[in-house]
Amino acid sequence: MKKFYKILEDKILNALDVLEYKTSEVVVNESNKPDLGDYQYNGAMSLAKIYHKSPIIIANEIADILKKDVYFEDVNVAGPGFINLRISENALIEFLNIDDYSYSPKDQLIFLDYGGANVAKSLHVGHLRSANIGEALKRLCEYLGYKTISDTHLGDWGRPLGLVMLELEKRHPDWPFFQKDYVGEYPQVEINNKLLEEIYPFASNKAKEDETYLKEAQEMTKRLQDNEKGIYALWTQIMAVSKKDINKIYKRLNAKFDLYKGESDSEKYVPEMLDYLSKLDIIQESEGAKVIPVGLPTDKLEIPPMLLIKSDGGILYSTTELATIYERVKNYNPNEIWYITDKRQDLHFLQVFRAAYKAQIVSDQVKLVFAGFGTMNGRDGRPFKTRDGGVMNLTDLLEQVKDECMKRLNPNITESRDKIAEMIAMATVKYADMLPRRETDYNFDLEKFCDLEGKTGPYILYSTIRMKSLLNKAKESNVSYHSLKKIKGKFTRELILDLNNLDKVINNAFTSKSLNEITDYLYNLTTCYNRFYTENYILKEKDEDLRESWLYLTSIVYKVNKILLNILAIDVPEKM
RNA sequence: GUUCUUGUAGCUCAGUUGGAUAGAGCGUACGCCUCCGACGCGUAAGGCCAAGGGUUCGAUUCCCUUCAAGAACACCA
Repeated sequence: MKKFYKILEDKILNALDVLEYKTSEVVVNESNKPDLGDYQYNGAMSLAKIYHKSPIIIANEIADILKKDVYFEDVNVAGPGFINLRISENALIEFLNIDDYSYSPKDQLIFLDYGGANVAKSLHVGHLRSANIGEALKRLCEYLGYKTISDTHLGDWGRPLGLVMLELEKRHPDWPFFQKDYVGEYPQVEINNKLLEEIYPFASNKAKEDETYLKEAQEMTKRLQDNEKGIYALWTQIMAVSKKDINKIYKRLNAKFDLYKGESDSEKYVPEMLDYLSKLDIIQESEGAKVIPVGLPTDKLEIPPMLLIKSDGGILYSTTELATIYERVKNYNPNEIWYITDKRQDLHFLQVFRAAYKAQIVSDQVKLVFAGFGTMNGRDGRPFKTRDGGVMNLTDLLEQVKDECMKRLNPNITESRDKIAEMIAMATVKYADMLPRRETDYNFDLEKFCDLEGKTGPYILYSTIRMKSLLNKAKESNVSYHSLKKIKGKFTRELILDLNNLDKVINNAFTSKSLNEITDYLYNLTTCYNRFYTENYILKEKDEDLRESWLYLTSIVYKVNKILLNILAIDVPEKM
């Protein structure tokens, strides 16, 4: 990948070297005074503090060196010591014509954990973010050259399943799954997703009111964890039904996982892990439970120990989570593991991570990263009570958005209308979901997702398709374009400057593990292009060099848009 | 209660080595299709960056206090 800022920063570093100023890093930014320059360097002010010199003198010293460089058309010093840089036209043209938009492969493996659907519960709107952000981060890593493995880590174990199966037992006490001494084949029973959706909230609510019911559910959970034959057979059937439904939605959202493992898979590693842990002398007894203390003297808030085994002998979320790390290290040996879940799980993961490092389940070189995202709240600004149901089903949301898109779909399009509406709908939902920063809390607002104008998915799609259409027209009339030959017009220059930001944006997104920089950049670049497009009648231009330059520029913007949309896992239809 | 997060335009949100005149979308008010796709483009109004203090050449940004909202805080996941 070509790096524009690196060129500028190297030039400044070089100047600082000549002047014998030492600084750890040089940062050049886009100018916020475009009338004075394209880029600015503000470091003279901080150097002034270190060297006890006037910032203007330092800025002028640096500027005097840069002025000799033909790369710059103008270098000036303003205010207390801002250095403004205006890039020469030749340098801009030369850089744009470098065709290098890929990163070289890296040897590191990043393991991503996202999705996090729960078996026996339909996906609701709260599950949207994990799938969208997770998938996009995975693609971002891959684009940057990292190896990746993604695992959706299904919630397929523990009490929710105990609750569902207990309720099934109440309704069908005759089913042989529940008889401990049953011999022979287990029958295939009628379970469908609709039933599961009804049963879970019912059982969950009942357990809250009815203590004996809760106790029974805990027992059922224990029976599952003990791998009781019949219970396990029933569990397998529930899994099959539920998984099918879950995958249907993930497919719509373009979320593809390398592994569809779950807590049940990690659970198999629990005995092995416990055996390993027991040799380390880090497990302690506390109120009948077994725990790993993870508090540190420097903690401001007392971090409770990680619970490993309950007083009744059962295991917990944190236990399987730790076992999951154990399993992943053993089988895949990743350099980093990223968790993309609701940020309220912060403390839980902090405990698990500390325990993992403490027990050396992972070496200190492996980075365990919690990339929590903002909580999806209801209209009232309160978090959804996900376990009580009553939250909008994700399929319903997607269908509503799709209906809106269908209504507005160009009537001239006669073929594949359903498919196109689907693509626009997914773009709408995904773009809206990744527009705010990852950590920002979210009020679920159907209108927001259905908004098809302004800073939205459809805007980006429409503009991108229009670029492609223009390029196709050029091709039809045998107009070729191979490079940028000259720059004319204000918008052309702006567009080129905007394109120079690509590498920076990609890397910032990677560092912050947030996609908002990418959605934002996509919007800026597209808007900039649309202004350029409105201003210039590209195909009608008589100056052939200019026409070629404009077409080439169009092809680059189109290419960049496609790259970024692909990172966001948004597909672009041919027409809309 | 303790700890953490947040508070920026009517609404939804961007804004990190501390930098010049604080940005965008929606909404509002006006414009622009005889021409490459108008789901497009332009112009305008809209702000005590929660409040107060501090650090310094300079603060939406860093520190302190207050107010307001939210979250987490062992046998749920």
